Amino acid sequence: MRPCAACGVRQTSVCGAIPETDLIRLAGIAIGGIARPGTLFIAETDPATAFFNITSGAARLYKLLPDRRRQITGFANGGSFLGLAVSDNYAFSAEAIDTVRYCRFPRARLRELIHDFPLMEERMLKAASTELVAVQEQMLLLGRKSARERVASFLLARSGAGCQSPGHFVLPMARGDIADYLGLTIETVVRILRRFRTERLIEIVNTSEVMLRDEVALRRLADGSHPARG
Amino acid sequence: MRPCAACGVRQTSVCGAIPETDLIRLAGIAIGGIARPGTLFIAETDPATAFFNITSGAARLYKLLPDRRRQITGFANGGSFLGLAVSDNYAFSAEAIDTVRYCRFPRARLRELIHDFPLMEERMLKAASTELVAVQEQMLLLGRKSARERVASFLLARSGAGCQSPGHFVLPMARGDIADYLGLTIETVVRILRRFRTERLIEIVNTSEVMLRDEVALRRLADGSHPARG
DNA sequence: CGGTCACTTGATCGTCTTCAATACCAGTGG
DNA sequence: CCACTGGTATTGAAGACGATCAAGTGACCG
Repeated sequence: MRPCAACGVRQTSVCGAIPETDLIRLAGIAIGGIARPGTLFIAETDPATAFFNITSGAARLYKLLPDRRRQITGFANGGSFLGLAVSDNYAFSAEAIDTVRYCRFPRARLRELIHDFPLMEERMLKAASTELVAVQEQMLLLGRKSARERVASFLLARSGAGCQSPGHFVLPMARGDIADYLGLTIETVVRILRRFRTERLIEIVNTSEVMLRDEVALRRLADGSHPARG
Repeated sequence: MRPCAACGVRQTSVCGAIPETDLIRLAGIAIGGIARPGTLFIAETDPATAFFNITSGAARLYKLLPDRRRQITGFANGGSFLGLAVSDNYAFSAEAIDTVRYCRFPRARLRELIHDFPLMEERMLKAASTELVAVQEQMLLLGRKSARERVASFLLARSGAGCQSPGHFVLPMARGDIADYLGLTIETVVRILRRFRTERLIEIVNTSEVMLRDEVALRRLADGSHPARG
């Protein structure tokens, strides 16, 4: 395992609360791990014995119904902090999309660390708040937006981070993931993307690469302030 | 304002982290308030200058789209802690359903208190985690459950707290609130409730009072493990 | 090349929404 | 006591949106 001092996401993650001089303690309880593409590394049914910090890669977080219907509740990437649970088990499953590297912190030992570095709890609370706000926005999307509005919202949200040129970005997740994130079917997602292309709202460079062509129109659509074609 | 020592929800709320001997400090920064039925007491557009603790009554928390479509993200009642935000503004609006009494804590002053009583931050984190888990469950409902499954899930969730006799409880919120919480229309909620009644799954005592008659069947339905009629 | 898997496209179907009345209930004033 | 009124709830009929079902395409890889 690489030492925490060399961790690329330390400053942006909850670990940033630990001063440089105490990184040795952090490293002492962090257990590095790796999950190959498609691999489950948190299972909804597992006892919630640890917290996770993603250091690189992208993961999908989801809940399942008994008949395999799936709702993706979010995507995690470098810097994401996972594992907040309230019962004895995790509330969701996590699967690697590409290769995911993470640090695993046993709950009890992290608790000791939090005790010594209250700043860490502050960061965890901040992370939870951020997540809560994002998830509330997603509830608005799932409960009240049309399919077109959902896809538009998704594209705009994705265009924020990790752009190459402005409005040009990669979707690491498959169509099925997007569908299960937006509460739609694969076919509907595909059809709407194609429609956006013919309407000159976006450019589909290839299956996993998109370029926004009319961000203003997409924004109107995503916010639901579109007159017709809601 | 009544003193914190007499507060009925103190132990169950974040304020429970403050020892009896320091309640005077807590009372010093808490500003009591009251919201009449139907009144807005947190607006999504307002700068997030304070946290709220509901001491009695029930409130709906929601987000709006420009064309007035509404998604209720949750209901708050005695002991609920509100106001976690990440940007300068609140992430949602809050409206009283019946008469709501609350305590308002200016952000800066609460921060001082948290500094002196780290247990308070722990409680806030716990509250945020609980909320996060509930909201993820709701995303599964909104994204992947059928209308029948949604209503069944809602009834079961409501039957947990505040029952008179087992499975017999009051819905303080109107049909429109239920619809906007479940991502459905009023008509659909009404139709499904009536259908549940004719199927002997529930009893509708009156508009706002329900009695579960076949909790097992409802549970099967809510979890999506129903063979037909998903 | 043959196989697999994800993506794409088309045709049909069903669930829930929308639109439109109507019923109900509490509060008000005649 | 009983119209009257505003709001919520309920019920019915028609329609739309997205799902489902079914092929077909393309890329990657053995």
